[in-house]
Amino acid sequence: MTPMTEKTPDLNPAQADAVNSTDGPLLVLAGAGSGKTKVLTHRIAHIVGSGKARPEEIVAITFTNKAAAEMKARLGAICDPSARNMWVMTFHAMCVRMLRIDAERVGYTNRFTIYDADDSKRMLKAAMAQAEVDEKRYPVAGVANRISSAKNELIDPDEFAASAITPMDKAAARVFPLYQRRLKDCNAMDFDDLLVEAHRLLADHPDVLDRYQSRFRYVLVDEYQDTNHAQYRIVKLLAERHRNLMVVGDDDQSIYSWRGADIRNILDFEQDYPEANVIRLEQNYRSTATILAAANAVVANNLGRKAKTLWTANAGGEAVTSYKADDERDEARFIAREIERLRLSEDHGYSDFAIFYRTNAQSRTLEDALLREGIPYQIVGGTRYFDRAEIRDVMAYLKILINPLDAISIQRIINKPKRGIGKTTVDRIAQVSIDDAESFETTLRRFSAGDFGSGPAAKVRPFVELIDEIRAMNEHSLRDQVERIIDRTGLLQELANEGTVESSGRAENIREFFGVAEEYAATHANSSEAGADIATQLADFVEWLALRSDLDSMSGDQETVTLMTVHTAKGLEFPVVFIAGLEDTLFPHVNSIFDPAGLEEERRLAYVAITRARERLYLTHARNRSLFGSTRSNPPSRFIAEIPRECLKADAPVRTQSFLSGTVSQKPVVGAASNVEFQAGDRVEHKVFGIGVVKQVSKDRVTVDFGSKGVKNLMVGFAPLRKIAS
DNA sequence: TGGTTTAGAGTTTTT
DNA sequence: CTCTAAACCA
Repeated sequence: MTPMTEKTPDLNPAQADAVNSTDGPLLVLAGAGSGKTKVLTHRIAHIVGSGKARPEEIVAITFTNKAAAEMKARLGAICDPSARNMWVMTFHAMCVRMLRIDAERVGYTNRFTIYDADDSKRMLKAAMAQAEVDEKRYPVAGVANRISSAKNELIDPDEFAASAITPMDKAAARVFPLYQRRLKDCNAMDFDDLLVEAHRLLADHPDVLDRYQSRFRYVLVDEYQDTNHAQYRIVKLLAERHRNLMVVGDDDQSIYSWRGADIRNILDFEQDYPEANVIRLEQNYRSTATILAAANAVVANNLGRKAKTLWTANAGGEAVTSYKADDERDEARFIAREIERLRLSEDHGYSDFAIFYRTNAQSRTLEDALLREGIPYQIVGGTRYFDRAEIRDVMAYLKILINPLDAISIQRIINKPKRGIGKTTVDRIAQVSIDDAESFETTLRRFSAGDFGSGPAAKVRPFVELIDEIRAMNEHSLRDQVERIIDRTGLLQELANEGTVESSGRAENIREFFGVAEEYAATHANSSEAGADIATQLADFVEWLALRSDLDSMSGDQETVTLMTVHTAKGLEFPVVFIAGLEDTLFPHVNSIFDPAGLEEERRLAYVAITRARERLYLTHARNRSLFGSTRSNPPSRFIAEIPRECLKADAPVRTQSFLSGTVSQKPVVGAASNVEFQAGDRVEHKVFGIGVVKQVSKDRVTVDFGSKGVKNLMVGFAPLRKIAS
């Protein structure tokens, strides 16, 4: 097409084809490990390099920040024209970007707040109370799900009410409009609203749509199998003019249907765009032939998938190892020992290993075993740093500065630190603000002025003064601004007065947050214009925080084993992978086991997990597993049986050893001695966490503060812990 | 108002 | 079992 297209030496024919097919709709079915990011980036470089479009005429949409960051990094490496004006970002970030520009068009101001799941839940509870929907009969989570699904399908409250049949749906239908009204009154959007409102902006405002349609000559979407209806419609609108839409995905890796992802978006792409070109990337560069054969064999049991056969030129490699453990402790111990064995015998670093599990509840046992073996690890996902109460408090303070209508955040911190403002007062203010149709802060100020008695006024006034003071602050750097605000709130002082291990840990987290602000300012200096006022920087920072996940903080450079759920693992790869808990009722999970579609999704999940492995794969299951107190015996996962026999080998249980340490672990012989061995104030050294100070000693555990490595609760006698001074 | 106790829930959660 | 959140009492 263009003379420069052949400057793509290390692309296979299918990849090159995808890179060069720039005109018209294109569906790339990219199997696991087939180099789709490479194709995406080279294609963009080709479009820019051949002069078909300027960087600002391209938008590349991903699902995760990590994927967006990787794409940006790799773009930077292959094409020089810096992708500064190119939009390479997640769906949500793109929507926010559009909404910040034209928020008024959909009835918000551009200072709108993004509510995360926790904020939304609080708001929903209030709306449910107002609608007199009983939380006992209709759990908040259930109502939240209905409303979320409706939004993902672009169903508005009226339409939802019209089609509500079940009592649950009818209850949700009563709450939905109230919830939405409250969000708007707060100038706030939940995650789903970002998509809904961005879609509304494009669909209802032809001039806005025209602006983007003419600008974006090329639209690229990664992980297309995960798009929900709202995302599908947004993409459709954006790409309608030029029809240069490339979507990349793998129907076999669709594992988010429960979040609204609609697999039909990828399956029906050819119907939507009859002129579409379809290219299959079927050569896998990641895994050994054995691992790939196992993955193929498992997913082949699914019906209704796009026909494709992943193959590899890689060597056969080791057989997949399966291990039948006695129980989950034995399983964890096996994994820990195997990691140590391979690390020493095959020259692997800790970061070469990953352990996947179906449910977060499984991580604890695995952690214990790793800790005992002295193996450094990091858990990705689960409770995230930014989800911690103290960090959310800090963020709530920042949010109310940006958006004074944000009632959820102001209620969160109205009594943090304690000011003697209890539930009764808060409820009264909230009620008046609803009744008088004014913002919470406005009502709060009337309370402060004494309109509702002098008692509440005295309690509330210092808080109002605090808000005014911190709103007026204007430091030179973002970090200083945040630090000064938080210092004035007295949060840290309160924690210091508490003087417990927990409180000092929380204070440490808050101080770490100042570092986050500093780091943000340093790495985003250009995004919010050098010299942008501090308020703008703060708003950008808060937005960035709202759209980040735990995955983003996963440090690839650390020498640690990685633990995560299979869902979180999508898109990643590791030389050695352990999949734990491969038992029927756990993986596949009970809740999906009797539903054919659910079971197929579990199978895709297994496929995703297996295809993360490059060299070695271990599948483990336990004969007996204690979960939530009771022990159950689960049969091995049906997915193991779906793997061809020749790909598998069983590892014999290390019975004597496991029995021995099992005994020891149940009777903490050293526990009694531990009180003598360690006491609060001792300086200790841990094989993994380094130097720390003992904070608390109980019968068999010690709580040690490792500073930046965190506060850990360790088993005395098992943890590689050594006293260095008292 | 605020600390304590008890009751309930526990699949997955890219943003 | 274990963590969180609502109910409860001082």
